Amino acid sequence: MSAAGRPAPTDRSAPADRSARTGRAAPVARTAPADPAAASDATGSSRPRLDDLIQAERDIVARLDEVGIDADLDAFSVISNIYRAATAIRRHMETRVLAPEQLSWTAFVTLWVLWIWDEMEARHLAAEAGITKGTLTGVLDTLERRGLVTRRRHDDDRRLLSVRLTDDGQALLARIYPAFNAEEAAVADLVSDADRASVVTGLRDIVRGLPDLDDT
Amino acid sequence: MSAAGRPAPTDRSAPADRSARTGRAAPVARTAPADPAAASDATGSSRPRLDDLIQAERDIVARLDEVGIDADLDAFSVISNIYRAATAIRRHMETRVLAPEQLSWTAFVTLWVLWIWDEMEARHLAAEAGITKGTLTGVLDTLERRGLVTRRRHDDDRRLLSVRLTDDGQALLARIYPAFNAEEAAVADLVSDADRASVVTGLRDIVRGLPDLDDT
DNA sequence: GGTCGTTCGTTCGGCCCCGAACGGTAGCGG
DNA sequence: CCGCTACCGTTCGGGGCCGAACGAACGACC
Repeated sequence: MSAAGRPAPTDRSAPADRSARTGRAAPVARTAPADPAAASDATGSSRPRLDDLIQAERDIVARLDEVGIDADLDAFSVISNIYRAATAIRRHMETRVLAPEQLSWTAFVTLWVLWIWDEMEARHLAAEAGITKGTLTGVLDTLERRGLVTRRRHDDDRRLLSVRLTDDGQALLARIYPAFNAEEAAVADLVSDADRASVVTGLRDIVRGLPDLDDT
Repeated sequence: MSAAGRPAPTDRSAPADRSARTGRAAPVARTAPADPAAASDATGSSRPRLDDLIQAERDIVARLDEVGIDADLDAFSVISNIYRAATAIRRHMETRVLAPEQLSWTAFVTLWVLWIWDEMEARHLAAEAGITKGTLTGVLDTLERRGLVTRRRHDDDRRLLSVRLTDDGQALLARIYPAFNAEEAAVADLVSDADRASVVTGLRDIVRGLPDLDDT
């Protein structure tokens, strides 16, 4: 990673003191988010240790406290960790399993849903894949161009569109899904046995409850 | 939602029988994913009940079993619920809190990080916001154009770029963050007290462990 | 003082993503 | 049979998103 000609130290950064800006003295010493030495990219600071993650969350509250805002740390932890985990997983899957096949996460999910349910009307497919119909149109364009799916208009109701995998698409899924699922297992194994059930039910509660929260 | 001139029933769909295709008889009765009557959009089938979510996951295994694939259901549940929850939360926040201000999730996160840490160099900002530097360039273009952040080149090292909020940006965050955090709390409340701690530690374990899993 | 290897942020091409607007289709009620 | 209304998938504009390639800046070493 770093070897010969020597980098260019660069990290004389570290968020310095902002007290002048906020007009308040900083009551607690906060650790800078920094990240000396090479972050591969976007992973949110390379190789975080557990302490770092927790410390970072504490820093947030300290900072918010400075500005006189009483934020709900637990809530923040829940939401931020869900989102971080999700993007980390997506990226992991994309680079490890999907990239060799030139597939994006969404393209894969779409193919996978079709693989499971064999044939589907567009709006259901969009819902199952978790994207809007507008997005699905573009995704299908890509997949169709690559010969992985086919579109077919219904004869009795010409508004409807049925989508299904081609043989190539079917073969592709049969080839990569085992690897995908194995990788899923590896990720899930990062969670302790004690926590796993709670993680699943907790997240399910959110998925189930959010629509109701949407229109309040 | 449905009223006068009457819709157009449409749902004579339901994934029918695929046994012809797979060449295997369907051993278990599976519930169709369907979703009769109006899905608002993309939410992954409108208003799912808990039983539906669990049943759907079981259906997956049943289907995989048909094709002779022994998938890890627990792993699937973990990964899929993380991702579903994350996108649901993102969408919820975007429509409820961010849309009125014309902000995307990423734009908000970027501003928020700057709000917490006051001034930051671009690569750190990208890492904290969980995006690549390439993406950050575009996001900063948008935010700068709207007068919410400023770019400033370092004098001593002209490769580096410091980003900070403008007064407008600061005011914006102070205005919307309380609402954002309140909404976070509402979402977090969907998780039972018994599960909440496990959810957080479980997800943290994933975030922490994934980078190591990346290069195996 | 000129390489050389590294790092910085930007640019590029391709894809995903959404909401809104749009034609086309379908059923109903008058 | 003709509006009306609702639904279908597509199109459009604007943004986010990534990896790869790029030029500029920099430090180290000969």
